Amino acid sequence: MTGGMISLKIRNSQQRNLIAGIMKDNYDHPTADEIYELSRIKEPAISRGTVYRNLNQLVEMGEISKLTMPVGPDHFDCREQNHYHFLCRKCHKVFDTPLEYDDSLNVAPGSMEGFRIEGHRLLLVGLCPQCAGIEKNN
Amino acid sequence: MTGGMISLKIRNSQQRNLIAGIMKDNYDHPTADEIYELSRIKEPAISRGTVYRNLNQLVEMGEISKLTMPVGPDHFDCREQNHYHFLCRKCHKVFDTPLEYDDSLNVAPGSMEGFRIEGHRLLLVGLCPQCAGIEKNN
DNA sequence: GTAACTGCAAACACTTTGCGAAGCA
DNA sequence: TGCTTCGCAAAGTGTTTGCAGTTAC
Repeated sequence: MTGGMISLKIRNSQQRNLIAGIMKDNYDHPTADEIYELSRIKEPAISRGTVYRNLNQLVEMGEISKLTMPVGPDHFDCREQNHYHFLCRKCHKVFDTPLEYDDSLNVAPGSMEGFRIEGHRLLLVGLCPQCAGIEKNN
Repeated sequence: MTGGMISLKIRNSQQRNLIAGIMKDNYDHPTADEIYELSRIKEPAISRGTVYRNLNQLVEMGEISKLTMPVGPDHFDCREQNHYHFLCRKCHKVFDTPLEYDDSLNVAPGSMEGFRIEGHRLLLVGLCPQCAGIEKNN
């Protein structure tokens, strides 16, 4: 469940290139299953296992990042740089926020000596414009 | 997956009282399974389904809150008030942080008009003192 | 009395993994 | 050739749910 310390040699792979390409163009924070469906367009024989394996590999390589949500499956992001996200609690879509990344959160606050903080995750939760509009009319 | 709009009448229940009691004394952010084991001490016949059902009910009642982690099962918290948490990426323990809750994150920033922000989650990730010490010696 | 709640077990959603075959270096 | 990656299918993990019986009010 934690990363291992033995790192294998990474080979070129048609499937990983495809997935990396899909992620590079994609700002929609797709789920593994959505990426699976997108890759099947060009590579109909690709398997879910391969998609999951390659997504995890790309995360470890630092090319993409994995976003865990309080509901539903993980989403993936072609992170150019650290930033924060918004989750619509109704349609479960994920959006980028314009909030600036706060480096000061990565240093241990006063009473937390001994803790080594390596990063942080901030997620805004609420209703996207579309769902907020729909909800108004109920 | 989202909450419904029909709210049923809530009855008293031995099992829910037990779970609520366990949570009130507990500042360890236990997982559902840990709560299940704790409740079996006093109520050996309790079932996992009942524990999950009651935890979700207590969350909906606002008595506890559910913490989703980037790894492993959800944790539960007897939230006196909003606060933030730290996750050790090695032992997966969850700790309270002394950071102040930032209300300003609950208003839509500049370019997010139309979004209705209802709350936010902030999680620090890193190594707890114990795991940081262990890691040093490797 | 009736509707919420229970224990049980099966189902569910999402993800990982073991295997033998295929492909990259 | 040797080790990585593949597709497939089965297994794993965490959680929800249908059902028949029980309990609260």
